[in-house]
Amino acid sequence: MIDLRLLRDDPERVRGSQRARVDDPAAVDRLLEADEARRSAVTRADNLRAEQKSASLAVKAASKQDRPAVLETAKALAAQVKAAEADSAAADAALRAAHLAVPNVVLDGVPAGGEQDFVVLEQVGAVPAYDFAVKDHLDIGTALGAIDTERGAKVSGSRFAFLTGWGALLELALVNLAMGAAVEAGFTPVIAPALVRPEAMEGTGFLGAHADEVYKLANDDLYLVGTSEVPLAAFHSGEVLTDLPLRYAGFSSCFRREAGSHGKDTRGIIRVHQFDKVELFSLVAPQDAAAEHQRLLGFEKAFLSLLELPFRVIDVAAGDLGSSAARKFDCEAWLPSQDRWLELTSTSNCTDYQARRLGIRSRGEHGLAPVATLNGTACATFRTIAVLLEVHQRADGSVHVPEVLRPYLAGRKELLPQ
RNA sequence: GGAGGCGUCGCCUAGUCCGGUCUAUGGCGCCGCACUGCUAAUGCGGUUUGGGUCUCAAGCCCAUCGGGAGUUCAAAUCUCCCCGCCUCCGCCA
Repeated sequence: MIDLRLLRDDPERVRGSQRARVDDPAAVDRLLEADEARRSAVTRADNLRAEQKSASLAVKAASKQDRPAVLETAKALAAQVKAAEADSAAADAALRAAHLAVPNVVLDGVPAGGEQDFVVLEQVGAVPAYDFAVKDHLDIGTALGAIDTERGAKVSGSRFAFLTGWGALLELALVNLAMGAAVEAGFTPVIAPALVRPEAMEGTGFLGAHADEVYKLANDDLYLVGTSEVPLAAFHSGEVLTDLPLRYAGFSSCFRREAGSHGKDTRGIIRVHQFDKVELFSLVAPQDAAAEHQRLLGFEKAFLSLLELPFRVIDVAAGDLGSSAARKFDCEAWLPSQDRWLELTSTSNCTDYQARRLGIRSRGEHGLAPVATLNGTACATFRTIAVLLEVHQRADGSVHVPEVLRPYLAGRKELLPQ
């Protein structure tokens, strides 16, 4: 949720953000109106309640003869208060709806426009050239006995896969490497629940536009998380934090329905319903958010470099940000089989938007105020495995193992087809 | 899954049976001031959070006793639902 004070003081800034997002600026004016309406409703109800309180005390003080008349007055006021409170509650609900409809205000420098309007900030490593016909990760992985999508489909359905043999070890290797690097960088390791209550899902904004993406366990009123950003963000919900910054590296399985992506990335393990991920999550003072964002991006770049993967960094356009993010950088690695860049990591600066919704505050100069939250991918396993296999493939079907992963893979320098 | 107990403004705690005097008691901690070579001790005052009003501040008003709903002129207190914690039993990696 955006800061209503900012909205009142500078609505044009919020409208500008909406235009940059190719979103409706009128949502801003609807929010202004709802804010106004709520305040007048609240004031009215408050005043009536004050009157009723004194009327109620008068009942107690009244003499026997006066009592019936005074009681009548008090009863009449009570009815009015009840009506005014209902109005106030309705205005409150309307405000909340209008409030949720306005996404975070984008930061200066974020490219305006939609998905195609990103700006490439840098490229690290050259696009690899192969003097043989490259295979895609599924062919390579199947030959290595590392990926089994056929049985994944048999057992669980499409977009599920078994990782077997080196594939399974590779997943654990990546998780361990990512966790180790995160700890070294000052993040506290966390194993997070993958099932969360509606409040956690709601509070992190995943039940809005992305509600279709989320698995729900109707019998238990729980949701399967699509990222450990959800439990990590909700971890401190409703708390007043004293020791900022707080940095976490959360591991969990991630579940995504992939509704609306039919026909997209159907082959292999680039887009699956279930994968594992190590996610970075920082809570910092608002003024430190931009620097922390660079820190998260720096981690991601360093990690991809450790894996010896060529990648580029893009500044995601406003319209492709998602409601909580004020700025987002994606690292896209080269996917040889498709001759294109593929998002491997993504880091978002949510400023105080998410924290306001979750009630995560700290004591600042002007009293309690929401902190800034940021998240970033340390390593999403399946997709990273896909890219690793493709980029590091050789003509003979073997796959080069980056040095940092070898300690986790029995020292192997390469993986050989079975 | 069964039975019972508990949840009060940072922490501990009084109040809940029997509704109004609760504008929530006291202690600890913390902040300010006074006294004092310094510290400590002592004394006095302050110390939940959110909202409204207000140019700002002060002030004033409203809400807030785990959450929600209800009864009532009036709810920390009575009723119902939910959440969490603890104890015992059962089951279990």
